[in-house]
Amino acid sequence: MCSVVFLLRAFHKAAIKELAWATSQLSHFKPQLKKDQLLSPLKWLLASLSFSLTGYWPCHMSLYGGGGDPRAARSGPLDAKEEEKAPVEPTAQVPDAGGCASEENEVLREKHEAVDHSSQREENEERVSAQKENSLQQNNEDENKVAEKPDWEAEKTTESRNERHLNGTDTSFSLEDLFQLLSSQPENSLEGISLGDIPLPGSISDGMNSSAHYHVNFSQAISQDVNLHEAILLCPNNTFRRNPTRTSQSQEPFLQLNSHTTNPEQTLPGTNSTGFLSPVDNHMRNLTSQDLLYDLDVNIFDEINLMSLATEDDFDPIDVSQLFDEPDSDSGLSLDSSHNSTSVTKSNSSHCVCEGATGYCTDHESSSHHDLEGAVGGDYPEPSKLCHMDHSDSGFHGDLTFQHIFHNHTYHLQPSAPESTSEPFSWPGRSQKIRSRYLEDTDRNLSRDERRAKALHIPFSVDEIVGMPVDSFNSMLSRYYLTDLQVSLIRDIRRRGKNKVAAQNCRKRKLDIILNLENDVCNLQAKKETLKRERTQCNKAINIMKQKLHDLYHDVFSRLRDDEGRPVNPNHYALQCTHDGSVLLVPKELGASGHKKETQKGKRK
DNA sequence: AAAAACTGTCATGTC
DNA sequence: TTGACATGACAGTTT
Repeated sequence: MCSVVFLLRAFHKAAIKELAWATSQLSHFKPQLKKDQLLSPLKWLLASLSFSLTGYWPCHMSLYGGGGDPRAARSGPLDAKEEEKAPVEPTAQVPDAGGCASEENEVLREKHEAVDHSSQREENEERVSAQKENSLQQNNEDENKVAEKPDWEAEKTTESRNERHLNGTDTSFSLEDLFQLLSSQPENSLEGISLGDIPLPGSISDGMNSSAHYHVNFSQAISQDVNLHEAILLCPNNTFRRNPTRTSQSQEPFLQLNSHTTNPEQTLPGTNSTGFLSPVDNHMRNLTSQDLLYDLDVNIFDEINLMSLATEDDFDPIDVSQLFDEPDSDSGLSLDSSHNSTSVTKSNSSHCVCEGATGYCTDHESSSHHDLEGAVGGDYPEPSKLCHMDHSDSGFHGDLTFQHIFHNHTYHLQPSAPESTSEPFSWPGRSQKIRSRYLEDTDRNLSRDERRAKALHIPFSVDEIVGMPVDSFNSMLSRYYLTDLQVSLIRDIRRRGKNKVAAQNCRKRKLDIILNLENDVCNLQAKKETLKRERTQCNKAINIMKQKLHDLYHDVFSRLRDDEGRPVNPNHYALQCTHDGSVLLVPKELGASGHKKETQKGKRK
């Protein structure tokens, strides 16, 4: 995420500078070109900036609709031709968007580095340019700097420029004109931003005010256009996130973006995008592609597995028998872990064949994929169908994600490929290693029931089976054609899943009870200590009272006199309180025998 | 390597 | 009768 933010910031800065340079540069060389010819790509750049500014990508066709640039038209979400070809099923379009996700990840990382270089280079240029007094000198300076660039960058620059000249896409007018144009066309307005909203760097605003020309390689702007586009397509990380609240609307940006982002080569006709890169970069591209492919969220691959199961019809009883060979299973099913990898491998197999690790999904490919999706299907309803029935928030919403990733590795469909082929999905080159690593990981992460369900091609996820209400569960069982084995396994899965949750709750409760009891013990111990302290204090108070009473007793007796005026001996007499509050002097013998000998020596206290 | 903790599963009982 | 749930017991896994 940080890298994405960094990328966007860097590109934001670089793109604005390049935009300014491009307009100024083109105004020097091609003043006769129409503004519309530059409008679309520049709009795109600004829209790209808007993403970095506003935090979301305003992926609307209107961004591309107003320009006359054939490149922009090609960059549109879907060509009219392609739209006709492509099935209209909404979910079927989505894979194109996410399908190139891993490649876009790769490009994103690559772009990140490229932008780093670009931004650093631009900063250097800016520093040098500030010392120049006129734009001509600045222009010469930039030309010199281009010559000083690494070979691959210079090559990229010259190639792009040649490309522009050949295609007649060079346009020219001032940046102010551009902004006026953009703001004067509401139908092409950039969603969510206005020119005033764009925090243009000081260099740009200065450039606008002073009409100073900045010289930036516009070809880089175009190439970054492509790459950033891909990067931005990647930006909705929720592609790889299991978002229960995701709706078809949230997928819409992918639909709109996919076609013009899937193939960057199309953005520059006749140009191989990889040709811009040095062998080192190509190598890096390969590395990042594979690494990122492997780094894809395991959960997504789990969904892939489930979805592939739901769409597969090449049921292999051997796999099932191997998988369900475990002795502890109900329903007579068992699972031999030693066969997991093979089973999963076959379960993950698709009906598509990869053709080289190009990493880009063209529109043609996406349409092929649509055909594929229409071709597959067995006795079980499509997962997407399930998704729209009862379990919109269950695991099946991941079918979109599944199709993304699935399509990511699906390049060309070979309709003639036999569906019963054990390995219809071939992983190109080093991807074999990645696939095996992925399969190991996913297989390791799958629970036993998930593997069983996969082996029996049960078109429901374990979570669904366990979590749905009993009514939905029963209706689900009756609605789909399921064998006895499948029904039995589903019921076992549900029973085990329920019991698992119950056991977890039970243990949690037990733990809570233990914790509560421990807490009670602590509280009681504290209370005991408090009571001990209170008892000690009470004893002390009692002793004090006793002492006071004793002193008072002797004080009273010291003042008492008998009939003859002699002091009363406290050993022979005792003081006794009556109910009315009077105090009597009672001889101890009488007091002990219960007889009261009243004297008139009473004294009130 | 042993022990404790954790986890999944089964059997059984209750509601 | 059926399903959900709770819980003791056991076994396998992890720490």
